[in-house]
Amino acid sequence: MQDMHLVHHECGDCPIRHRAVCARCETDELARLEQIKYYRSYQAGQTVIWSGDRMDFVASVVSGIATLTQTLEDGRRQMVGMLLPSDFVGRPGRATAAYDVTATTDLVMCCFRKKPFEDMMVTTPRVAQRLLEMTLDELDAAREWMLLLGRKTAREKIASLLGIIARRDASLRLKTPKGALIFDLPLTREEMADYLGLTLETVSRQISALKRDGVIHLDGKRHVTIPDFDRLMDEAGDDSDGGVLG
Amino acid sequence: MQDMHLVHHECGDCPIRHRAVCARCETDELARLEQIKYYRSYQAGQTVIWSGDRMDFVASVVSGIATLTQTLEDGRRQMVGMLLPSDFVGRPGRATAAYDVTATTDLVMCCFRKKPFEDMMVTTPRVAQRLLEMTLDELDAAREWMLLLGRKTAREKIASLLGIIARRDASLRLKTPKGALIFDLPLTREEMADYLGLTLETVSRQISALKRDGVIHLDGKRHVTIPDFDRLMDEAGDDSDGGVLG
DNA sequence: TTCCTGACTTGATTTACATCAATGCTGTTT
DNA sequence: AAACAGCATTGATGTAAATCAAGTCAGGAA
Repeated sequence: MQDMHLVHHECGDCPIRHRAVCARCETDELARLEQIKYYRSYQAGQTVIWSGDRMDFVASVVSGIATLTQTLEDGRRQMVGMLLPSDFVGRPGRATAAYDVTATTDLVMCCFRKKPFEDMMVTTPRVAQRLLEMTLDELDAAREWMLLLGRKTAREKIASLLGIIARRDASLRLKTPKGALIFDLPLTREEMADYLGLTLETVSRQISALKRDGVIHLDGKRHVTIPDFDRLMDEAGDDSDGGVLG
Repeated sequence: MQDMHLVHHECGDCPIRHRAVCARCETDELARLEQIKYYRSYQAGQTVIWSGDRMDFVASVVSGIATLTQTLEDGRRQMVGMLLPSDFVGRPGRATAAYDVTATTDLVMCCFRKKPFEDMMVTTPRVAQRLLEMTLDELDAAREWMLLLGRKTAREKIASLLGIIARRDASLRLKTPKGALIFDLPLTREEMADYLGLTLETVSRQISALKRDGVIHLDGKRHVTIPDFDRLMDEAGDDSDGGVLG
């Protein structure tokens, strides 16, 4: 992976997404962040931090995927966040982690010690403003996710998740064979189940059903082809009228 | 209701919660907000705004309760937010509403025209910083809610919701008869169902079950007594170790 | 090659909740 | 006082997804 650290997203590579900090247009702010940054790497499956643990840094995903999960006493697990490159982890003003953070793929994060980062938020308003935008985006995503968890059927849940992954992948690759989307699932069946509030068996059955009905193709267990994205979206049950920015 | 507009929460009354704007300690900022504020009132049941509608203001709840809901094509509804006094509605930088906003009780909101408010966010970093804190709190609440929607049983969902309402009420009243909590449900059974991802019949049945088992008392349909809050929380199924700030 | 392991699939059965359908309350209208 | 409307309760039945239980399949180690 190229060095994605702290340069402008619209220039291709900024973990604190565009506008907050930019190597080209905000060199002074960048310089301040440079002084407190460091990297951490994790292998697929490793836990980054446990809920309740002391957390003396905030961070930004450079490459790979991390998940946030919550667990009930008896072990029931619910994923509550999926962090992709450029997403932010950690909360300024909080001393301990509120969720389990796990690397589901190999993961590189760019970390900032909390205290200096917080100081910088005060002296550099633009960082707080950018963080606000990102947090509002996450809140919207969380609310979309709540609709999925509370009201969608298993089939709709699977279709929605495939849509989310496909869209993200498309935005990374920017180029797709005519109409069809192709990608590898970055999650196991169990992780998908934790995302969707289902069991892994139900996930498996519904994927088989979508395959049987020609909505998706599967090559092996992970390699997915979506021949008709609109068809998939019909299966997702979402409100018809455009997106949030309609 | 007293005039709750734009003074310090810790002094009893601030719709943009404490620290951002305070009549006593931040008079200059207050003055700027004063110039662009106005009030709106709604009756219980009225819709404040529909998802997709143009929204040229942001606002803060002064009194009453508003809900945010999302709807699927076929009418399935999921509540995704419950706004209490001091909570913020609307998103700087977005032109249209992303959710249906409804007054579930009589409601008064303090509004700010979007453009001047956004200008002020740039010139007054403290407002953006405070908004960030509030949004992060909301995100945490949303994630807690996701765990509820995805993994809790109907009984646990009801117990959790009663706990949430009881806690909020306790924090408003600051005083409770020895041990027992007493409050009126601000939601209909159907609204509770939309909150919890259930049907109203299931809500009704589970409330009856909790009553039968002595976890709660009901006087009429809305007036609730919680004789033992810890007992209720056991029913909610949550992780044992303290709160987020443990 | 065989064995093993972890991820996945598929089948049989159970169950929690949804759905369909009365019926009961409480307050308001006339 | 009767009639009505809006909420809430309760019962009977149906069903989507969970649970329990075998398998299958691909990759890695011995």
